[in-house]
Amino acid sequence: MQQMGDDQSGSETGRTLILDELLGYALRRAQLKVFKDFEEAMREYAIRPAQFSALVVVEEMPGVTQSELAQRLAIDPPRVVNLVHDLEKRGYAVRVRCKRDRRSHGIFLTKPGEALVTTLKRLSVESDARASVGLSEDERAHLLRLLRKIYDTPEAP
Amino acid sequence: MQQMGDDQSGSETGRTLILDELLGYALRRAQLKVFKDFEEAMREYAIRPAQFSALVVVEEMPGVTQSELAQRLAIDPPRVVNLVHDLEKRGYAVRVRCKRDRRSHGIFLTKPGEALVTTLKRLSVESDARASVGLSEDERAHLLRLLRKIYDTPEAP
DNA sequence: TATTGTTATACTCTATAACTATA
DNA sequence: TATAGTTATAGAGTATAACAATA
Repeated sequence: MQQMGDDQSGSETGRTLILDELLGYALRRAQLKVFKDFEEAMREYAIRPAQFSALVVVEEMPGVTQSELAQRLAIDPPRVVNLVHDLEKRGYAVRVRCKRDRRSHGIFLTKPGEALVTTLKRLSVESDARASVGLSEDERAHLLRLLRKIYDTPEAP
Repeated sequence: MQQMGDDQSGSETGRTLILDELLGYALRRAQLKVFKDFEEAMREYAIRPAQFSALVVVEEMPGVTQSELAQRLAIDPPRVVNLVHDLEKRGYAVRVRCKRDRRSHGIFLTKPGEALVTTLKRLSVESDARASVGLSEDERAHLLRLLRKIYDTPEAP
């Protein structure tokens, strides 16, 4: 290994000069690692990250419409259709036509859906703890705060 | 908007109780935002994030083999094939068979490849600065350090 | 005319297995 | 037999346009 690289490369540290100074690259690497554990934890319930976040939002906002859900999760409406359709097909959620505006569908969890999301939230917290085992409690809180600053800052147009 | 949600939801803050306490969710949101600007900046050169990182590594490690590149970027070997093949097809890189081990191919940048990566590195730094405009220099450095701690920590098996 | 949800589509990313050529 | 690279393939994620029902 490293036969061709050793004699010509300037780096033996496992770091490149620029990649590890870029937030985008560091964010991607960190996210890949955290998601890997998360997906592993959810595998038993066949729940993908996007489905998990949808379940959690519906639990906290019963009757949320699909367009609201799309906005809240920062995903496109067509994705929400499939997402919710699958949850409904599996008996975890139902769509109820809104009486006031019959174009809208409010989403509610079923009893099994409530039970599932309770379990999944516990698993997600455990997975998150594993992923951040190298961080102190202060560091973890600080990281969260900085990440929110990134994605809450409106982009300059 | 919010017709069905308003009267039943417990959250009016734009935050859910648990999602914003999860590193995985915050990482995904932040990464989406940073990548959006990055991809926009690279669009003119038709370079995807993975190709950019490959170019940078090859520049810093001339003659790196494809398997080394896969390991360095934490991606699977089959992805590297397409990645490098495309760069070679467009004249930015060449694959040279290694004399010592004729199974290996060392990757080198061409002159146009060197010129391209110089431009792209500048663009990437500018994009990163835009994405972290809400952060001070100290915060940005701290965030990078915390992210590296996440993805450098070996996973507990 | 505008909006909600939907369908269809296509393109990328990602992962896996299986093949080849070299060792 | 083991490894580097490759091929093929399939699944998931993502984005867009266009349509139906409703407002």
